Amino acid sequence: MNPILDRLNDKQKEAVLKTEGPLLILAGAGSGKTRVITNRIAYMIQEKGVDPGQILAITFTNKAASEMRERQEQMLGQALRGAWICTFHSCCVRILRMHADKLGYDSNFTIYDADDQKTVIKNICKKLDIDTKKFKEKWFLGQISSAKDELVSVDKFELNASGDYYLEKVAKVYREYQQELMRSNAFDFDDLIVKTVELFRQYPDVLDMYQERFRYISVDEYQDTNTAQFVFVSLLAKKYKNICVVGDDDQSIYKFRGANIGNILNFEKVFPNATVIRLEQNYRSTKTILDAANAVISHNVNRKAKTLWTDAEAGEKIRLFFVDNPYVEADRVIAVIRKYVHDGYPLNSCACLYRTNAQSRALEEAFIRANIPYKIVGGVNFYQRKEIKDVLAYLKTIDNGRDDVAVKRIINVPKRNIGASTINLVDAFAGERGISFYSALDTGLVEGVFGKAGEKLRPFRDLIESLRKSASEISLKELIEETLDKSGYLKDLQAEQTPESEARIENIEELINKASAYEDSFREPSSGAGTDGGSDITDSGSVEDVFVMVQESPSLSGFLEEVSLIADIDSWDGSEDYVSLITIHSAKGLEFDNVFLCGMEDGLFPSNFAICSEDESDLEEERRLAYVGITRAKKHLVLTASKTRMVRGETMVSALSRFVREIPPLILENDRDNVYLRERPQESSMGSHSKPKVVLGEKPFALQSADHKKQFEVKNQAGLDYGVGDRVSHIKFGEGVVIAIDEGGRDYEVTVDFEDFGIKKMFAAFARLEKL
DNA sequence: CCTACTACGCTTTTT
DNA sequence: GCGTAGTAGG
Repeated sequence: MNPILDRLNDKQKEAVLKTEGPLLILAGAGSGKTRVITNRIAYMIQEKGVDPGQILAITFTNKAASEMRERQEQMLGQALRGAWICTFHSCCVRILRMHADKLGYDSNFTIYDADDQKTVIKNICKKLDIDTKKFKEKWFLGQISSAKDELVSVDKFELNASGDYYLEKVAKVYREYQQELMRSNAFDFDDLIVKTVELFRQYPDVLDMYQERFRYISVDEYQDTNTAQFVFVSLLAKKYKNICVVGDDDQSIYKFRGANIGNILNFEKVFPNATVIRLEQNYRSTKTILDAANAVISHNVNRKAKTLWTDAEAGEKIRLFFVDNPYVEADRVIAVIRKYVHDGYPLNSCACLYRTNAQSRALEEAFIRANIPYKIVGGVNFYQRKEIKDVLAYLKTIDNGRDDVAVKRIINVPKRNIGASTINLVDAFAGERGISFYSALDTGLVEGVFGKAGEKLRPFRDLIESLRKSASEISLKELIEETLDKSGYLKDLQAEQTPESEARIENIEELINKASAYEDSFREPSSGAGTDGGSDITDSGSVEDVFVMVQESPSLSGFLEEVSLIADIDSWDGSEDYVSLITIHSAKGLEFDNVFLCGMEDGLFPSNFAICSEDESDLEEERRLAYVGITRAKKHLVLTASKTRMVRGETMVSALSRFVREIPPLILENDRDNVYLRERPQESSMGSHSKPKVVLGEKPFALQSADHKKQFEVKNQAGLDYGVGDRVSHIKFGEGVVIAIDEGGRDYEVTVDFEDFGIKKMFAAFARLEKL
């Protein structure tokens, strides 16, 4: 028997064997779709003799891409040479880098994030004399982004807008915005797709080249694609029609950013002879969990009817805690996690999922207090921190002097006495000559048009020029260090001497580490950060020369690109032992033995926005989100909700989420019947829970750190050097007496009576108790 | 040109 | 309830 086809069910096998022609796989949650895609590609290479260089596999996140590559290589027992396994965005960047000149860009273009975009819009509003109190920058950006999702060009937008006062205004801003981006040699996220489609449409020979190259295409999470992405894929697949898309309409949760469920229906229109295969057997969850998921999702009217089924056992009932406030809620979560650990589950089998990032705060404080290692995935992105953005702005300026946003960000950081008036002077000159801000600065200095202000600008120009010179001679790591040194940025931070400044320095060091890692990734092929593995060079002969130029050596542009395409979820590592705190959106594609769905309240989940919306489908999207959350769980599902919650400084009172009420009561277990929790009075809502900040006595320390896990790096001890009755000392709670030690599945649970904090229960491995 | 204070807006989700 | 952005005063 062929190992690739082994252990697949009939439907899965059918999908793997169908390598030619258009194929739509409707794969329910946990039905083994990743396995099908992976095995299908392996089968093509091993059994059908397809050249890996002809394969393009598109995923949604870098993490999914590197996972797929890893599995693939494991299965084939060798490096996967020449295949592109990447996200939509990184795929398009690679294509654009090679043909940027055709669109009027340089190949070292930069990518603007949301902040950069906002800055550009703000400047445009100033220029067009638009009152940003009446028209928000974010509103313009939203309009422009939706237009791009639907491939509506500036011209088309303007045409549609005629007669409508508001839309005409947007059209004007849209036009200016695109001009500004081009002047800055920058693309925004949406542009990466849109401009690639533009390239394909304007240059049929370029498109043809890629059609020839990518004869076998597959797309994961197909339900999340927007129109632009759909067109991009359709164009590529038009010639050979070997395209496989995998999706689940019930897991479509990105409508708000343009995902078009219609793409699933359109697929059969654009590719008329498409084979459709349904995967409905679930291999992930217990029957109880699956029943709950099916019950909830069945309330959606607008969906392709399908029912997941399983051979698995019923398993335990779903637990529900509906408590008074978020602190108690968090403590219930902690108590149940303790039980699971006691039963032998590792911490990384547990995940707390929530609707909004704001909810992570109360949970985080509880985890700190309980001394349980955790990690918040997402939230404030590492690359959005001030100091990181500053350093990156320096690098962008060095790499691409046309990036006006970057130049203006750091021209006066650290202070060089260059203020608004000086910047306006340079801006005016740039406008006059029609050149970028930095080249205006440079030529203006040469021609001496800035007068006295020039004396402040010159040192900045000289700094950038000297760094540019270094850039070609030294490593990336050294370049960052030299930038920090010569600009005086590091010196300023070091002089500050505050906890914040120290955290910033740490973050910058982390960035330097990442730069080193990036450079190292080129030494061993295919161990890169997951986007590509950089091994296109190897497949000579069958491939055009132009593909050879991709990613063969580390470059400043390459590093900046990788950094700007990183998502929060990419840093998640399932193998490390900590509890994950994560939004349901980010958790899509992950699975855990034990899942806690927190904040199950009407108004929060489903959000008020969805409840109040005229459009029924907004509520259905929330319900799909609930479905995604529930189906992350393999063994245990715990639902928690709080009667009260602070929202925007005000306490809101909420009812239990309607999604919980959609679960059959028979498979729900309410916490009132829960004996385990009642046995532990110190874990109840009394005492310490009402005022957690007082108990902490300090700002939660982990809030400041980039890597929360760091705080808990303690190995499992073989034995304990203290026993019942001994005096011990704890890093936060001070001194106390051990009153009990229980043996759990993987660890000892130690109960200590602290002098200042009372009785606490903790795990020996994490508590770092020292015998006195 | 820099600092300190105030006001406002935010909380739905992200490549 | 917090963080950012804009303004006024030095």
